Amino acid sequence: MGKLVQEINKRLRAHGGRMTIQRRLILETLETLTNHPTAEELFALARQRDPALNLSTVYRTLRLLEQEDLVSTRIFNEERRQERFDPAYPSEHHHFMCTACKSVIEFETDSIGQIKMQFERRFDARVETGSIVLYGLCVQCRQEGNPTKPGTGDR
Amino acid sequence: MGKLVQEINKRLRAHGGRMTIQRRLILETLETLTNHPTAEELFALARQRDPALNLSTVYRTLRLLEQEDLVSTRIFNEERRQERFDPAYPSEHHHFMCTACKSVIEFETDSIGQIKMQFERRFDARVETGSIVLYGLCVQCRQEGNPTKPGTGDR
DNA sequence: TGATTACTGCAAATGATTTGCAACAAGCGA
DNA sequence: TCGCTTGTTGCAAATCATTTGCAGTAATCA
Repeated sequence: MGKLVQEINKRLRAHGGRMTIQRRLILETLETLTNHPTAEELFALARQRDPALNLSTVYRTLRLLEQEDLVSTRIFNEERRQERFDPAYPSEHHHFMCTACKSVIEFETDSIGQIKMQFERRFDARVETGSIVLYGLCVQCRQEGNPTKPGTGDR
Repeated sequence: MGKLVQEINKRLRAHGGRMTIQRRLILETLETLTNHPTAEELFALARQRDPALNLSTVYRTLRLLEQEDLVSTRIFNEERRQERFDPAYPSEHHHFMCTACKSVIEFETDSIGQIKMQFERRFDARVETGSIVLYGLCVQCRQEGNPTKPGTGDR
């Protein structure tokens, strides 16, 4: 049994919640993904194992995970207004999105700490969190000669 | 006459476009704002000068500006799925959003260059653009004793 | 001063996500 | 193991930001 399932099970128990077949399926599917799926993508995959599964249930489960701080959500500038769900939370990491294939790569850096401090000093503000998003072409798409679409990056 | 109006006028001319009363009003209103307004916010302000103005027209004008690379759009994690329009483009800058009052502060840093290069080397990718977003409390909200809402930052 | 056609306002459409509700089914206690 | 309670699901309809089709309006050019 995966970590997510275990963790959610524990938390559900604490509040009188229930571990349903659908929830287990969605969590297990999510755990197989290293990418940052959209709700639709996750739904499509999970549905292969249970064709009766409903998109609402996927959203409800993702929101539950979000509440429990087990995933985070993010809208990349590359995409319209669609959320992507990040199961790697809460490890601090940043993102790169390929503007051609929309794949997401996570990376770490400690530069952000300094940037935060600089900002706090300069604006007398309190910075809680911060994230970096890079846009460009991943190895594969670069090799396939995908042009860098002008005007599509994070501007 | 503001810079935006002038610039758009020039580009319209080149494609047989027209400078209308509505466009001028929207551009002039946008120029008075240092903040990153939503379409609704800009609409509300512009409407004070022309109550017949329509929200569609605001959107269409903003998209025109976007196409012409005179504003950029961004969805902050703090907000649902609502775009904010950034007239400071194309100067390279980054953002801080106050989680309490939703105000946006722009700032510059050169750290991003190194981060891009590090990433390119490590993943053999091509990075075109990159942006940093910080979340926290601005001076005012911090002084008013606003608690840092847990679970609302950019996670 | 027209004539041409880009632009506007309106209402309806779109797309992602949310929600109300009746039927269903976990998980508890007997 | 069997009910019961009530949390959860599937469905359809609602919501919210944004977009689009269309008929009427108005910039701009000759």
